[in-house]
Amino acid sequence: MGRPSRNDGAGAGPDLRDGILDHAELVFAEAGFAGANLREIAARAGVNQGLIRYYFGSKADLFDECFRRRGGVLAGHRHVNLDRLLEMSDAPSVEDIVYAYLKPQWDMKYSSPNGAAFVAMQARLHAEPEEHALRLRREVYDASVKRYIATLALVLPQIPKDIISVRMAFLVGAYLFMLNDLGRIGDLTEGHLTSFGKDEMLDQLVRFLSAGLRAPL
Amino acid sequence: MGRPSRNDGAGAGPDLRDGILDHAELVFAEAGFAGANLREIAARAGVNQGLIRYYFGSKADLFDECFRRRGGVLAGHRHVNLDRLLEMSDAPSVEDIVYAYLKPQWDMKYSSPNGAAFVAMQARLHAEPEEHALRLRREVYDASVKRYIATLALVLPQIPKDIISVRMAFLVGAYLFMLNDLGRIGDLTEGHLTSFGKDEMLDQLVRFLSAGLRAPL
DNA sequence: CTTGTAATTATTCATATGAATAAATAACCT
DNA sequence: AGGTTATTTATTCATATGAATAATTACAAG
Repeated sequence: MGRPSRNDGAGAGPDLRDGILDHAELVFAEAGFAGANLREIAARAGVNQGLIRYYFGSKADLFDECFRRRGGVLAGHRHVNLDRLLEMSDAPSVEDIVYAYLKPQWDMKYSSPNGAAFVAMQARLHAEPEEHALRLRREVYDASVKRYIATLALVLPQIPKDIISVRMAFLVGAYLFMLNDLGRIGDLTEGHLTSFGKDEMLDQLVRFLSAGLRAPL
Repeated sequence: MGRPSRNDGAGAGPDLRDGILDHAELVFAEAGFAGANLREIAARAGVNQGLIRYYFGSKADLFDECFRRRGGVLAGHRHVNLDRLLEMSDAPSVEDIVYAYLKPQWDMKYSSPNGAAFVAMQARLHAEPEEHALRLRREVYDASVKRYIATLALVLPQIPKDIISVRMAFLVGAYLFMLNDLGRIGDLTEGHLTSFGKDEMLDQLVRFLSAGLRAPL
């Protein structure tokens, strides 16, 4: 039915399809959906522009696939982390839960330029008001976010679930922004940022958000 | 030198220049910089496309002016609020400071469709990695943010200024996201959002962020 | 009123861009 | 080998778009 299937065999083969996704990820991150153009993606990936259409159809479809690919992995990691946490204890600390949620994307960002690009893509997607962007976000993330909300509600029985949901949204905003914006944070600290290691930054975020989640009514 | 000056007289006059800015604001909010197009802005504003060029030069210049217009007002309100707070007491509460920072934009959002559009524009701008976007943000907001950081440092002497700066960045992320994303928050609460009034939402945010700012090391 | 300048519109230009089509090449099966 | 399907490229299409230029109108001063 017209889908390539080179991967199941032995030989390497460049697998141009994945190459397209990789480069699309970079371009979308730099320019956003509207600002990206297929010719550049094709050129950077070293393929003909028509190939993008062959594999993905439209520009929008390419974007979606791009987003789903890593987004799915991310959501998966979050699920696994939460599973692990709940295995070890019935009532993990708020810090542990927040950390379990944040760490996968943190790692992704620093694992490769493409991981960082995905963070940027995601931050941009979250600023887009179009229905389509919303749908995509829901599709990829809603399930795992809701599970985290439920778990937080469990360990914070004094806080109504409504409020935990809202606070979870604050959390997402803070962490996406931070992850995508470390350069700007450097501005605000007037250069003192160097004293911060990357991991310490994540710890800071976890501490901040956990305190917020716990805040009494 | 080629700048119109209709305002100093008495007569009303539609002042097309401002109309362009108003409609540009809406279009930029919906589509982002790259996705916006001048023909649509001109059409919505009911003017010829050439007039945009006449008044603003390039699309980028139009965007900048659009952003500076309201951004300047916003930064001004924040300064005034902080002045007032410091007049009333040497050591205002963290909540008061956070509220003073957030309230102007909150009000702007609900004052008019254009106010809401500006929030969206701003959220998008904060997700753009281009140097130009960064410059604009710095130009419009840095001074007031730094003042708030200094004040927070004053009332939170137990927290090093570096850390306050970083937490302030978390704050900005959370509030921009929330303000631009109330619809999505509705998703997460599974419809229970109706029980929340708008003002209560702002209170929730203030409480969350204040707790985060205060979090012990 | 007429002349100079500011404001506004109509039109054109050049190019970028997503999509489409057709042709060519490679892989696979029998 | 021969035929069929999958992959890849070259080329074309249609249109969107920012910018530029020229033409027109409004308006103020003398």
